[in-house]
Amino acid sequence: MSKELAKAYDPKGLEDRLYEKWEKSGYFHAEPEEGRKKFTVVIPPPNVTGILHMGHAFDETVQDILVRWKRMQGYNTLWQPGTDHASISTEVRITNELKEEGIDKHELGREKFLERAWEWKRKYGGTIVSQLKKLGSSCDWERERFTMDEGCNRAVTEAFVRMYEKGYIYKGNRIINWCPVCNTSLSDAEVLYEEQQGHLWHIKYPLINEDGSVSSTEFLEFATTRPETMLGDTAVAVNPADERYKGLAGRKVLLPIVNRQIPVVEDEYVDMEFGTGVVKITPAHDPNDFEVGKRHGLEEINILNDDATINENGGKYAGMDRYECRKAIVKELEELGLLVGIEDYSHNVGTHDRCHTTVEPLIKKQWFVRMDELIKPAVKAVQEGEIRLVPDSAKKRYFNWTDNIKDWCISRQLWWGHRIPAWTCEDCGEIIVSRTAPEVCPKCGKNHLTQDPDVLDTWFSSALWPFETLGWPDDTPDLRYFFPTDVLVTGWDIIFFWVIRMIFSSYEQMGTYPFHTVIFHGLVRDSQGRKMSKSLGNGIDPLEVIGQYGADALRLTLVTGNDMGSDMRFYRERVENSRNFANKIWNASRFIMMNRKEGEEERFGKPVPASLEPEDKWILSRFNRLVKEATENMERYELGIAVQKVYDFIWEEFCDWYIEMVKPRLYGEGMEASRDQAMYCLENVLGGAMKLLHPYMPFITEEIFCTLQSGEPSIMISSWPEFRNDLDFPEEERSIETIKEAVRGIRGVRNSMNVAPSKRVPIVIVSPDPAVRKIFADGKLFFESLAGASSSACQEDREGVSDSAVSVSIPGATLFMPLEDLVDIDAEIERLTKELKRLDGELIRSDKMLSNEKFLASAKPEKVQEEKEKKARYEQMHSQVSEQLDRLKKSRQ
RNA sequence: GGGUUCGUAGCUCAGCUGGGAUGAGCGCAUGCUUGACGUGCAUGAGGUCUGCGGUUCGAUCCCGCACGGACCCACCA
Repeated sequence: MSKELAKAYDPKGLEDRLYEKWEKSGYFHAEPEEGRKKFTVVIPPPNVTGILHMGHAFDETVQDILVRWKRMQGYNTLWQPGTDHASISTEVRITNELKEEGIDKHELGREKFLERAWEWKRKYGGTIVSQLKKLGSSCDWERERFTMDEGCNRAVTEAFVRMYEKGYIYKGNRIINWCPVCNTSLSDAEVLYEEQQGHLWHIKYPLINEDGSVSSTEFLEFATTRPETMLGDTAVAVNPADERYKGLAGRKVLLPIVNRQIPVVEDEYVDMEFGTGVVKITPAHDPNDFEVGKRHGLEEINILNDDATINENGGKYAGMDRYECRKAIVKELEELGLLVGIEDYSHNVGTHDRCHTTVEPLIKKQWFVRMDELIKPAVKAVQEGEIRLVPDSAKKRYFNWTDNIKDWCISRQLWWGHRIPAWTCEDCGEIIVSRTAPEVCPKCGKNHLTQDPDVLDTWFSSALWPFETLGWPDDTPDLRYFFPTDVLVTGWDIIFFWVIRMIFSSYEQMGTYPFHTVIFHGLVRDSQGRKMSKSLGNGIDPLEVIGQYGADALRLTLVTGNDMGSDMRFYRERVENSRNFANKIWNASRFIMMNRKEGEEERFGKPVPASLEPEDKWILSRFNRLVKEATENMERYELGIAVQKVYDFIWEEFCDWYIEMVKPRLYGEGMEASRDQAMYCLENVLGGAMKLLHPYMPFITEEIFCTLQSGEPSIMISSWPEFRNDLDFPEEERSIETIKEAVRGIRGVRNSMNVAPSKRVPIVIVSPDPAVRKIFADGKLFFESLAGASSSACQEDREGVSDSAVSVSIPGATLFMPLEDLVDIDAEIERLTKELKRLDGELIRSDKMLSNEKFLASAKPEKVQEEKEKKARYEQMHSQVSEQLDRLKKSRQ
């Protein structure tokens, strides 16, 4: 590797080269090592059909930061990667592809369809993986898994059979959500409620008289948003407490069109306040009505085919589409004089989260997981803190779900997925659940067995992910060593789909929880705070960003300044800023390398030189503090705060101050020892800072680190810096801060006085405090190199300083610049007057606090002491400024 | 309907458990061919911390109400 670094940082080429190096070196790979502490993370498996979007990029970045950090801390770190078969979305994609070729899925048949799907998976399944690599993800690719690979299939079957045997899985006739386009049932979590403009049709059914004739005067009026469901009505309900309808229970109404007589029932479910207080009951097509129907023993009449057309129970409407039928029914009711009115109405309609088709609730025989028992340990785990949710507010969402848990519908009428390991005996109807295909029916002994055609909900296999990927159901060394995993990183959106289901599945199958911490991060939004979505077209392609600015810049942008849990806005300017930072550290490194002499020994990691200048101690101490703070933040998973601190340190303290302070020592003649000390600090602080930054910006830090220290194989496997007591120099930290303040003060004066930058000005520093004078005497050089001083003198009083000299007061000292061309004394007076006013304000505030007895009594002693010191400093500055002001005023006269 | 969360500089956001907002980045203004970097350096302007009450010696921070956003859960015909 050349020590010649390019003038501007260019990630192109470099990132791919380094990634290849890491992969080849096997640094991503982990094997069980008894006695060594481990750190395990499983990736939320992205869909095989997927392409990387910003949400993934954020998710993977957070995980990679944790993983790289822990790896550097010496943990045997495994980041388990893989992809998810994504039952519905893959199946939809393949079906559409076939459609374009004019092939119908059902004509093609199950076998051929699956062949096609696997072919598709082979062809495109690798896309997302290669994109993850572009990001720099340090996954153990040798262990890559797929939710439908051999091992996962076995795991799914095993889990299903065990849960069936324990009675947690059952097959039942229940009302479910049906997507007529995808032709499958859906779990409640897959239903998305969308507000839609619709109508409320007010309809009346005539009552049946005592003698069985249809009343022409008595009607029950109600409203509905789905008139077509009347075909399946089997009752009309009123609230038992409703005075208006007293005595109607037991009577019947005529269901028009179908001419069926249906009873009036009383049920608490009916809200008397809403509309007329009458509800039509369609048990087969509404979850609430289903419950009412159960309570009153009502008939369930299914009126829909799977494609949402009306079935034979719809009589003359059979075969008609649901919405066409709606129109026709309304029209007929109108003709019958039973339509009372139509009202515009906006309401929430359940849609399929994948295809946004309006779902139809209908009754089907499906497989369910009984949740009442399974959920208990999952609740307990979070309640008792065995699983920690970050941020804390996630708990409420979690319990909100667990408290209202309903049984989980796990069967899907699809082909792509894990086929349910259940067989039905055609002869005796026995259902057999088995790990392997049974030969004969254990009940009747015949062999007419057919396997359930359905597959399992994708999340059934994802729920096993933390242990199935490590070898379960076998008892493998990997499983024993790496499980339970440590941290799970994911977005809010799949807390119910995935996180909770992993927790109870793991507890059920493994007897333990799958991880101890879950980090929920927010959504990546666009510059206006909108969700990035395909339909809005506001999505930013992470790969395009990587191509333009580099993966490091993208990663930094995603985590900086934004803490986990809240949403973030993503836009180009922010990435540019990150890119600029990459360029900054690149150039700082370039500067340091350029200043190394031919054949000079590399200094990183060498013992600290015995003698050091104050600024050396300052930067070492500041870095040391940074190590402590950044690590503490990371331990609290405050990744954004941690990296912000590293960023500020590198850019401001290291580049803008330390490097500038040290330049004269690098060029100066006859100061080899001093130069060497400076070079030591430059190389070590740079190298250390690269380590702290490495989890966030893996590529550039690797390149710099390996150039800085040619013997190091990789920063990836170097050790994470630790706080060192011998590098704590609080005194030097304070003195350099004082110097910085003085330099800033002088620069400010020069600027406001319009002193040409090329003009060198003599500076007199006046301080009554010998300790302060010593600081300035030691830092003499800085006034010349950083503040444009032609010379600087340090003295106890203002002896010999011109009355009209410009002054600036800082805590402990006043600096004078005898600018002979200070013509505008009035302006200077004005400036000082303003300053004096500010100090007055400070003193008033300070006095108020220090004379406040309750403050003195209740505040911490350090706070009080601090306040006293502040007051003293302000008093001193105040007297200095007012003194100078007097002189100026006098000199003007 | 129930719940969560946010409202700080022109913009996007920090502000760690109540004690001076020397807040950050971008943008803006002024100056800078200083031997790493103009993807840079220096200096500066800009905030009644959404409003109103309350608790407190003291509130951007705690409580209540209002206004304005974001989100989650449930779903009523």
